[in-house]
Amino acid sequence: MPAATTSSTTDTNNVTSLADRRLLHETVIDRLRDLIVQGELAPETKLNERVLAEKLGTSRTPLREAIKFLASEGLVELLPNRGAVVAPLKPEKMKEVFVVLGALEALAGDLACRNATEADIAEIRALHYHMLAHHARGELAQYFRYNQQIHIKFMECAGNATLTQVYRGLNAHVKRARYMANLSRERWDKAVKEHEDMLDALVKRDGARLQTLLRDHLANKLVMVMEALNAKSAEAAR
Amino acid sequence: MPAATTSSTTDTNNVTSLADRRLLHETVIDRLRDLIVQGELAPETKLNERVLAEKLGTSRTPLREAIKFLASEGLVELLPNRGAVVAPLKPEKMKEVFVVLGALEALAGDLACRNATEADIAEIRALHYHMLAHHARGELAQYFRYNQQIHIKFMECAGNATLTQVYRGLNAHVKRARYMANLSRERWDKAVKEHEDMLDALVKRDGARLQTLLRDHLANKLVMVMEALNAKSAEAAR
DNA sequence: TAGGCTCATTTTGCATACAAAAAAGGTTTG
DNA sequence: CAAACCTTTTTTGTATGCAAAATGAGCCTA
Repeated sequence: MPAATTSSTTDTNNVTSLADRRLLHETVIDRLRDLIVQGELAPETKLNERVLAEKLGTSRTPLREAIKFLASEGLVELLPNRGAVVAPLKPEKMKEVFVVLGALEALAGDLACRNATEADIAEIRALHYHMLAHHARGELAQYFRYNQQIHIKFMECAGNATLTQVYRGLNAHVKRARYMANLSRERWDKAVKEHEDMLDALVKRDGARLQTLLRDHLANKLVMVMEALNAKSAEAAR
Repeated sequence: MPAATTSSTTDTNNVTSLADRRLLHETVIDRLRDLIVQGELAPETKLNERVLAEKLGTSRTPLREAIKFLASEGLVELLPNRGAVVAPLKPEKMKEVFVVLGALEALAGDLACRNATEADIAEIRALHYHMLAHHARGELAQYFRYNQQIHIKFMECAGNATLTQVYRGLNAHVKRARYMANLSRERWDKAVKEHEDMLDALVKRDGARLQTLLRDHLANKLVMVMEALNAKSAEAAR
């Protein structure tokens, strides 16, 4: 029996293909979020509905729904009668986000030390070694990927889905900045060392120490991000 | 010159009137959120687009955009090809939210002790006395109103707009539950006493004590909400 | 009578149409 | 030459149209 593909236009950029049960506007949300987080749509870029809809292979209706969704996440800003722009990436905002993330990660670390199963810890350890491997090879993008996964896994170990959701939302803002970061080898090594310590604290179920480590780790990350932002704005001023 | 009202249908429930520069879908977002938070649209109610659009005096398009926005806030859930429902109000979810709120309020309390101006504190004191007045008269709704304002003001004193925004989002969930609460006089008196202590700690800029007080206050609030939820589910099971 | 089938109705999801607002461009005037 | 005005074009905001999916009502069958 041949695969009965749902009838659909065969546009170049069409998103739907093979038995795709997802809804178009949900796909658009994810694609648009990626475009923003990965910096393909730079901060303060105006979102032209006609152009974007075409680019994403849909009509304006699902696109507008996606824009509203992302506006609630704070990744885009709505300008009445003037559409929407990619949310600006201001140093001030970034500081705010890091303060909140600090509280959330500290909470997660504490909960994770109590709730993580041995299997959870084994999984984090595995991710950790993947990360080390990519660090050793100097593969920044891959490194970030596993780094992210470790932080998310920490969150999940806390066993609080609401916490994870809020974390993800705020973290999207940070990720945007990170894509510009030019991590120095020195900072990078330090970050890896911090991860070693964090894993150790989790293994020993030392919630208090883990909280401290997470706060320091975040503080260092903030410095990194601020440097990247400053470099970027200096570049823009040239 | 007579007020040149923008031409518009004169439906019964029409939202726009006199020089209203707000956009329809933004109005719809706020109205729909109120309906959900105040329980007029009960948890797990199916959102029929045609009916709701009519009720709000608009077409389905802005309504759908509003639904997507509120979905991101977590107040409604999207069911692919089956529309949307008001998010269920599960005790488990409520516990999660309170844990996160605890971390956020503690953070805010700490920051507020450092950053609040004397004018801020005066304003909180004023709100506090309003609250006391309504407590004395047994006016629950009004009491809640000022209670809310005090908590929001605390947040604002922390001087972190991102923190305030996240707080508001999570707090919306709690508010939903609170509208069912049947506060006993005993608990109510206790809550007021806690507020007295919180104000005192803020005046003395005792961040550590304020954090503890806020955590306890929230813990008590959680008990209240859980009782309300249990009472409601017991009622539903009858 | 319970279970399942078919067909009609409703509802959702997406595309398009249209009106109002904003932006762009050109012309005039100081 | 710049600023103010008017016109044209573009873009947004909302309503409506239409197809596909889901729902529900009969009807049949075991």
